[in-house]
Amino acid sequence: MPKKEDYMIKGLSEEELLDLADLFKMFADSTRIKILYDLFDGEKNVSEICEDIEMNQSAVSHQLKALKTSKLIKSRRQGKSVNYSLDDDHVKTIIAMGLEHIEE
Amino acid sequence: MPKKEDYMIKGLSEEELLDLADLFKMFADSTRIKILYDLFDGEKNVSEICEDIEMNQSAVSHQLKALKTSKLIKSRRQGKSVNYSLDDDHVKTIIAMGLEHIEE
DNA sequence: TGAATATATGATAATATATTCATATGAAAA
DNA sequence: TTTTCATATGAATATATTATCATATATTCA
Repeated sequence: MPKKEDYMIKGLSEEELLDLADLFKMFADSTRIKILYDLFDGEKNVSEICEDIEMNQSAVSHQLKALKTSKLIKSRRQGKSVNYSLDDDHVKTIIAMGLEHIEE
Repeated sequence: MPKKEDYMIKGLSEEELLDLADLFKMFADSTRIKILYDLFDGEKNVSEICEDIEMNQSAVSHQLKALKTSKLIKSRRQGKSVNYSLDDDHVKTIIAMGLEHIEE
């Protein structure tokens, strides 16, 4: 809900625009794209993701946290490991649109 | 076309993933989002865009160039001014998906 | 309880990015 | 052809971002 005093551009408040940019920042890094894309086929734990995308555990954990904060993925602990999965139906669509664009 | 020796993650080459991230970088800045969103209702020249989004001409021009390089917008000179417009059908979809996500 | 495994996190350093300022280019009008 | 208006661009600064390293936390198992 935008505040009345907000600068607005055609119905979108400054805050919404910043949120939107922040959301797309999550897709704007190849490590995070790899993680999201890796999760297309379902839940995976941190170690699996690290192997799949060939990045070290710390870097992956940092990015998983960012993605989770942005509510694009969710986590579920299972014993020693933590499983991550996509948490938004739009993720696949957004990436699919991006792919269509670059394939042109 | 991914090269055989490329590292691939489920059918996407490293290069494609980098291109994808670069594409989303275009949406990852509020100035550029404002510009794209401003162009939703059609062609506008640089001055109009500057007024609409309340940013100075130089900053806008720099970002217009980035957006054009990424093939998200196109330009057309008309006399002294230059008109910009969206150049990709996916832009609206991508932003729409982003908006749906943040409105949740 | 202590060791081993899996994941998270804080600090840092390297890199990337955006805005600003000054100026250049291009087109039209006087 | 000089001036004016519109846009583009290069350089510099300020800020943001990412990977790495070291270490902390959490869970299981011996």
